[in-house]
Amino acid sequence: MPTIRDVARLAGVSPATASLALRARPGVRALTRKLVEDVATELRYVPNLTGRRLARGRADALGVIQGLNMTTLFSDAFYRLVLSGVGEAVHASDYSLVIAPALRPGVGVDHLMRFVGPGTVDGVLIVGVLDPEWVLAILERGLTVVVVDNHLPGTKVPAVVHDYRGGARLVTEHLLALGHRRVGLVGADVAYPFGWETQDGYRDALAARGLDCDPALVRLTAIGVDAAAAATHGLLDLPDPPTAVVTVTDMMAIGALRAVRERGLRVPEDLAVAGMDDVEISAHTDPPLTTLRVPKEEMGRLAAERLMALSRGESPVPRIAELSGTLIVRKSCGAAGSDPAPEGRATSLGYA
Amino acid sequence: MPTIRDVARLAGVSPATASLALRARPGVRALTRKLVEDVATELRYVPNLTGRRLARGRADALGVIQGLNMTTLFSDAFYRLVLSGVGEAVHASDYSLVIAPALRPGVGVDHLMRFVGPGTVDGVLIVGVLDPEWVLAILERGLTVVVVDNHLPGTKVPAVVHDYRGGARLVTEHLLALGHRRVGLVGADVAYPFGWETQDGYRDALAARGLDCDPALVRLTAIGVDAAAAATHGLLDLPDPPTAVVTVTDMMAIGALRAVRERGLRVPEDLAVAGMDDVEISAHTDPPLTTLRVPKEEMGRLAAERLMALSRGESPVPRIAELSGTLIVRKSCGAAGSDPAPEGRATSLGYA
DNA sequence: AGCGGAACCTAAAACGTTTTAGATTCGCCC
DNA sequence: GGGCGAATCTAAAACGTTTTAGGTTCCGCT
Repeated sequence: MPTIRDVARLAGVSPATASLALRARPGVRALTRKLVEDVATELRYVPNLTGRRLARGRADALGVIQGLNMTTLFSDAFYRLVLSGVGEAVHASDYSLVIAPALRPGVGVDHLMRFVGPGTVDGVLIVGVLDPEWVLAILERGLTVVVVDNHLPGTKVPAVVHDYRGGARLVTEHLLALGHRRVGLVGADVAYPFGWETQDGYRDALAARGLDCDPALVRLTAIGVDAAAAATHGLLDLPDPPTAVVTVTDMMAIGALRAVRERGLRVPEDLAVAGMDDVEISAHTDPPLTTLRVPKEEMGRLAAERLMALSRGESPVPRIAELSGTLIVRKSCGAAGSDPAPEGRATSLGYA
Repeated sequence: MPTIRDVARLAGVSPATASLALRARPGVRALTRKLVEDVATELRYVPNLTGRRLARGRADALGVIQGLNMTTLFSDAFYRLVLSGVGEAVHASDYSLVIAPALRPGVGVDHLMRFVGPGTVDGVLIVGVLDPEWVLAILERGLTVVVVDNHLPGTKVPAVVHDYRGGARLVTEHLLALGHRRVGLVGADVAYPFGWETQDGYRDALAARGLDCDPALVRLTAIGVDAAAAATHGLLDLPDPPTAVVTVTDMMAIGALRAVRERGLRVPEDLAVAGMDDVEISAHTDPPLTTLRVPKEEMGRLAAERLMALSRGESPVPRIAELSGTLIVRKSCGAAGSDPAPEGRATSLGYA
């Protein structure tokens, strides 16, 4: 591999000049720069990022650590869209993106640091839920941290979160506005903010209408298709079953859809189903899901931008950025619902 | 940040010894090693990967370049599972994983090299379809390359591919074995191997039964839910419509499902639908999809392992590794079909 | 006591870049 | 032609690590 010294030698200048020239920095004559550039392309010179990082004392790279509340960052329908936003923002700023290993029993913070330690990376994005102790340990290793889709109350760790409470309220209100009076909740039985915020939002909506919350109508369950299907069956087994159900995840809504189907009932006639997230498949279920569109890519983008700013010494305010979702009305609740535009722009490119 | 010199100084040894000790290399007394280790943990020393990379002349890192036949690596239902396998293999070998920017009009090979150039990365994995010229240009920059889910005929570029021809044949044969005689194909209208291999497999199956291939029954279309739905409608509009259809992607099968629904018909009674890929959602459609399980994670894993081997100077044979999928029988073709085990192992971890 | 060799340790160079401080050249004006 | 300042260039140090070649210490043996 040619180095900058090779380029410099062939161009008849010093490495310092070559460096300046190739980065179009002032202080080098246009003629010289052209010369250096020509030699560089001739040699197919590619600057060695590692050398540059060492010299500059910064990596211009961000690490991503995946939380515990997902199977794998790549296989999670929700988080991969967050990651997509991260990638966009990171690359737009000419930063690199490095992915830390998936968390598993046996990997500790020090193991993580072998991949995304200081020097390798200017900071890390923690996507989803991570044990607060771990986050502290990461901070202690001298890394800048931003957390996405979770936050650590009582700490100063910057975060980008979604307003799940307001979102759940919005969805529930939609159902109430449609005339439903017995609305069930298939919630998440997890010990982090998402779990209780969605419940609170659901209750907020009921309270705003002066309705009591029937405890029999709220089922907390594991996040997953099967668990949600079971919970929905439970709801439908009730002597006085709900006419609508809010599910805190679209994959869980798919479970609810299945449960209704298994009983030979119909959505939305017999049970209206609303989800949250708006993942790709949500537009293609039968019937298409009415749901809350959580700005997943936007969250990732914002988090990455904040982390990069932080690593440059700026301090974005507020410390916690909260985004809100929008209601997407499709068919699963019976409301009219024109077909909403799909999320994001498709980047379709031809081949050859 | 403490450096190895700090550790060495406090431990009263030279940096060289500290380096040896921390990596548990021979030539240092157990007592000394313990001492150095203690100082290191005391100082929360984390070795600087950048320094190490420069010194060793290798990055112990792999880059991933995403092909043109996907919106974004992260948002593609199929490829993100490939990526998952890549991550697993890479991290199991203590390599780092860096993701190159998504391809868009305007980014060239040189732009890519700013993120995954030689020195930053020991090699790159090209996931999916990339213009052969680009691959050549990457090779010219001195990078080791392995291609996954595509291959470059006429070149020496190592690849890991799936036997789409055999897979399509398997699926079609399943339908034929079920007694269907008019089987349609909703194929991919793309100019890379996947497109024609699936068609060939479909024809192979027909030919093996001595059946003619009715050209009216094969529809080549864009890869996507809507296009597939339209193609299915086209098939059903035929005076002599098929009783079964093979769709070369599960997302396309979902489009077919929708088309059938839109006509008030039923799957599988009025039209049997079979897909290919087996992505997460395929088990949760109505009815659940009979499909070909392409070993996506395995492909990623294998490709990563080959790339790492290559970067260490080994040359795995054969140059092109071909994996085969397995038929997953669910309900969408009417066959009995016990519920097959889900793919992969769930890595469920508690919180705090 | 002297020798040989193993075991342990270290100095210094090397990796490829950027940056800093200083040197040289050039053009211009008096 | 001399002097000045700006423009252009360069030498050398620095970043944090590993490796190589060599140095020292220590032990056991004769």
